[in-house]
This record gives sequence, C-alpha cells and structure tokens, in this order.
Amino acid sequence: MASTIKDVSAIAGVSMKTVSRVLNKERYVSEKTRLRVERAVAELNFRPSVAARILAGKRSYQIALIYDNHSPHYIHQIQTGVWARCIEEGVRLLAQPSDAASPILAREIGGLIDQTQVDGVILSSPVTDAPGALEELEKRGIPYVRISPGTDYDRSSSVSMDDVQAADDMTSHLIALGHRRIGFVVGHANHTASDQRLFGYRRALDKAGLAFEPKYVRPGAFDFSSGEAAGDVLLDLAQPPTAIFASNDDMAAGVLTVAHRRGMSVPRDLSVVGFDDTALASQLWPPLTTVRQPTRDLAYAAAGLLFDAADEVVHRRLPHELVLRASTAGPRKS
Amino acid sequence: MASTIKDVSAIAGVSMKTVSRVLNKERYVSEKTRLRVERAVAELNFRPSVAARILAGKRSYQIALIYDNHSPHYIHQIQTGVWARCIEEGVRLLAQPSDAASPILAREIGGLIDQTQVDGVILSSPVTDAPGALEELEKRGIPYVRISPGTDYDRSSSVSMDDVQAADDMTSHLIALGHRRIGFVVGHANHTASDQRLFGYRRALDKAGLAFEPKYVRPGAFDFSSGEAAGDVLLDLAQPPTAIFASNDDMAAGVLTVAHRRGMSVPRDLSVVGFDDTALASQLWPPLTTVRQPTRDLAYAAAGLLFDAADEVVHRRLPHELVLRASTAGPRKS
DNA sequence: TATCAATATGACAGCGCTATCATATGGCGT
DNA sequence: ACGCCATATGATAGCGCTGTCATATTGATA
Repeated sequence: MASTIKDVSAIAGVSMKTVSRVLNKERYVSEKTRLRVERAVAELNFRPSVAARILAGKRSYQIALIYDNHSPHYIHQIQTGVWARCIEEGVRLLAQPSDAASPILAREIGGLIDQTQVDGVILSSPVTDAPGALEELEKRGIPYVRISPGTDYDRSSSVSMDDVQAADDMTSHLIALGHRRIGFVVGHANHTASDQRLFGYRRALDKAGLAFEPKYVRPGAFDFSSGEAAGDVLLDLAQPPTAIFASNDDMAAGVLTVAHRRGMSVPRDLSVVGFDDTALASQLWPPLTTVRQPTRDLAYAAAGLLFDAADEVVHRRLPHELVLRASTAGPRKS
Repeated sequence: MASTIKDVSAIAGVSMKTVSRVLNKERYVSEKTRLRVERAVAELNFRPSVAARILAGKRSYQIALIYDNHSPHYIHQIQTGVWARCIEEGVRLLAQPSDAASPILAREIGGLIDQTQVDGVILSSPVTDAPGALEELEKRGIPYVRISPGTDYDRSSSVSMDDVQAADDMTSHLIALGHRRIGFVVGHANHTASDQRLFGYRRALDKAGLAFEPKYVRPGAFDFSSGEAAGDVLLDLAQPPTAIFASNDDMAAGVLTVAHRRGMSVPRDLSVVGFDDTALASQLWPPLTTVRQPTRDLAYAAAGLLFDAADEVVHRRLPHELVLRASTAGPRKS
C-alpha cells in the first residue's frame, strides 16, 4: 500500500540516498534533481516512515509535551499552541499526561524517551519544577523547554509571563477602584505561579501603603470547590473584603457562586476577579474581570524555542493583559 | 544510554529471539527462561524501541485518536478515557486534532497512518461521520472504533449514548414540572447528535400531547454565543417559553447570561437546562440541570473495543443520567 | 593546463527489532 | 525401539530509512 523511498527513487531515476537528501532538505542537491524527486514524491503521495527514520537516523521528528494540570481549558490551549508550531515544522507531537508529584515520573519520562526517541520535550507547569524530570532529561541530553517554570530559572530555555506584575496590576486596579479590603485566594501549592501571584498582590498593597492582612488570604487549589470554600470563609469575616481576587478563573467562579448563594449582588456588594481568562470567565454571570494569560502563545513560543535555539538558553516573556468585565466596580458607600 | 534486546539476551544467556518472545508474550517459552529474561529486563530497565518494533513487525503498539470538537471539556474527557485504557494495554496514544469538514481530512489520515503505522484509530464525533475518513481507513484495512457516530451505524464498532432518549427524558422532566412552552436550542449542524436531541425533544412533546411549535426551536452551534443569540430571540417572543432546553451546557450558559442580563431570575422566571454535564454546568449560577453524558467512559470503552474485538462489529451503549440542579422549577403561576 | 575546493551523486552497511525457518528436546502411543 | 507431535530455542534475513565514505563533475585559481 504505502510506497517507499525505493519506489520514489525508481520513478525519479536517482539513488535512494538522493531522495533522502531531498526529503531532509540537505545541501548539495541540484535544482533539477530536486524537482524530479519532488514530482515523484507527489505522484506516489509518498510519506516517509517515521519508524525507519528514527531507526536509521539521529532525528525522530517527534517531540513530547508533558503536562499535569487539572484545568482542561489550560491544557487545551497548551496543546493547541504547541500543535500549531509542530505542524509548521512537520514534526509529530506526543501528548503525555503525567503526575508531577509521582515518584516514578522520571522513570516514565525515561521510558518515553527510550521508546519513542523524541527529539525534544516541552514541559508545562508544574512538571517544569519536578527535579527528577529535569535530571532525567539532562542525563539523556534531550533538549527541553519549559512553559512557566517556577524554579531553576536558568537551567533551561523557557517561556513565561510575569505573574508577579500581573497580580500587582490587578490588585492595583482594585485599589484604584477604591477597594481597601481585598481578599486573595491562593493557587495550588504545587504551582510556583501561586507564590508569584500572591507576591504581586502583596507588592501592590505595599506600594499603595495598605497593610497586608493575613486573614484576607486563603489557600486554594485552582479548582472550583476550593474557591467556594475560600469565599465562604472570607465573607464570614466580621469585616469582609469588598473585593476578592482569586488566583484563577475556576476559583473565582466558586467565589461568585458563594456570593450568589448569599444573595449578594456582584459587583454591587462584592467585586470578584480571576486570573487566566479562560472561556469560563466570559460565560459566567457577571462576566469576570480577569488577567488574560497568553497560554496558547506561550505554548507556540515554547515549541519555537525548541526548534530554533536548541543550544543556548533563551527566555521569552510574553505580555499579559487586564480584561475588564462586569464583575468589578467601586465598593459600596457604607 | 538505552539498552537493547542484545544486551538483555547477553545477561539472560538466551537468544535475542527468546527475549522478543517474552516481550510479546508469545507461547512456547518455559517458565524458567521467562523469569530469567524478565529479571534481565528489570535490571537494565529495558524498554524496546517502538521504532524498531514497527519496522520489523506488524504491530506498532500505537493507536491514534482523531477529534474535532470545540469543547475543551469534551476533548479532555475523551483523551483521558482513551488514555487510561491505553496505559492498561501498554499502547501509546497519538492525539490528532483535525477538521472534520476539511477536504484534505482523508489525506491527513492517510499520511498519519503511512508515517506512524498505527494499529488502530479511534474517531470521535463529528469526524465519525466524515465519509472520506472512513473510506481511507477501510482502504488501508485499519481497524477503527467510533465514539457517538451519527451515520452508517453498522459500518464499524462504536460506543454511544442514547441521545434521543436523553433529550426525551429531559423534556419529559420539564413537562412534568408543569412547563407547556419549552424552547429548544439545537446543536451544531455538523453533529448528528444535534438532530437526535431535537428528535427526542419532539418525541416527548408528542407523547405528552403538546403541539410542536417551530418558533420555539432555534439553531445553535454548541458555543456560548449561539446560546446567547438563541436565548434573546426566544425571550423576545410575545409568548416566551417558560423553560429553555439547550443542546449543550455552553449554550445553556449563554441562555443563562441573557436571562441575567434581562433581570430575570432563574429558575423563578425561567427554567434553563443543558446537556453533557461538563464542569461548566456546576460552576454556573444557578448550577445547571443537565444530562450527564458519560464521555470519559465512552472513550474508555471505545479503546477497549479496539483492543478486544478487532474483527467483529460491536456496539456498546452506555447509560445517561439526568442531573437535577437548581436551574429548574415549575413555571410561575400567571 | 594543472590543481583544488565546492558541488553533486551513489554504494553499502546497519539502526533494533521480528518473521521465518531450522533445530533440539521430551513424552506418548504402538 | 520407533515415530510423531507439542514444546522450546536459536540462526539469519530484512523491515525502510540515513550515515559514512567513495566517486564523479564542476568552476575558479595558479
């Protein structure tokens, strides 16, 4: 059924090696032969066998994307971005869910590499910060790029956004609206972004000369129900916050639900903001003011770094954006 | 770095072929040798090269999942389900986004197969109903299983839920609550499930002796904004519906937003229901009454069919479930 | 014209496995 | 004792490519 290089070389009237040269865009092929070969390839609708290429050559034309994230939206955007860049490069993508906290993560990654011989790996947060994983990749000399790493910044190329500045911007925006008691729901403890967003929140308070009140900060885990729990605690305070900043949209949705359940009107009685600008943010009522995290673009850029600058360590930082919607307003005069 | 069968055979003191036999669980290997080989494999942490296996053998230990769906939640569940089954089988999964309406879909699938030699393919709706794709797979003799196919039911094995019955159940539930004017938002025209859900709605009306009113049915596209548009039209009617059934949760979210925007209270002034029970459904306010579609289980079962019953055509139908939440109530007395 | 590097092409081995076929061993019936 | 089949193992070829090295064929330079 499927044709081989041999078939192509027969039709084009050249050696197999020359066909191989054309396929790999190597130098030293004359224009004339290249055209002949390309015509033969098109005629047979020939596709080289990835397996044979891996076995014979050094490249596999495959990269792996390793992720462990419980937000389907986030994963989807990451996949889409990396995918788009891979298509351009003619490289296949192996998507690999995993568990960043698993003790066998390194072994799994090792197995993946042994089995598939991927040319490179893209790590998305929080796998970016699993020491075992990084060691395994380095031991094998596999190039890798990290998306939003939290630790060992200079250990590999990476793409990221400025979480600290984004949280600072959002907090400053709330302060500018007149809020003085601002609640904060922290993200999952595994993710370094959680710390950074918390730090940005504190920095903004500090710049504005507002005191940091630990009671206004609640832990969360990036999921809806932890947002609900945190919202309940914050709104039960004697002096409840007039605005709540959740470290992602899912948790903000939880806060919103708690407010509705208590018969509060958002944003009249309470302003709520999120982080990420997932699809969820605009599908809630009221639509959520949030930080647009350029997830898809980060993923696209990460794949680009992997292909372009295999050797040197490069960091690319992409801009974020405040998305102002209807969930925020000034505090009620009281 | 990575070890080979040769290394294993040297340690175990047997031939390469015997090691291969153990790896492939072939017959005619004595217990004793099998243990020796397994110990050597463990010692070297040996993983056979997928590439070499593909090249030499008939199997590739890889399957592909082809999808084209704009709901990240749905994709995520499909991926997770198929993935889980693949892990059990020790098979690698290639996830392949695609465009069901693209004229080059068949060529893309052909290319994928030529390049990667996948052992089988899982098609998720609506790629399930792309004639070119099915022909390509059959031409190449690649086994495939479809998830929720809409056409050519007996053409391949498949897993599905009963969309007609589910929509009937939900509509009957609304009627039982006392609703007589029930709006319906149809799904994307590409998906056969859209027709089936509409038919279930009509069948329930019919059984209850209620007339089918075309003006209460609006087209949609499975996304939030088409839900908003449909909701606006329905609520602008002189005799607006007292309940709206959207063919998926995203569109129900759109209807909910329109209702909020008009200052209506859900479910007091309007009941709203969705379909799928994605995470979104429980994160909205009020939480959405919906049909739980067992997406993850469908995907898991689909992979199972691919591995188990490669030859015969088997259909597996999984049960759905009405999830009653706070977005429904009886109509207001008027 | 001779010389050399840059360009262009091909012959052939071998990547790490599995398929095929050959061979060896043991137990059972006659 | 002999054949015969089920069981158990190995030797060898080759899957479809690419790497290496050898071999033209140019054009520029001395």
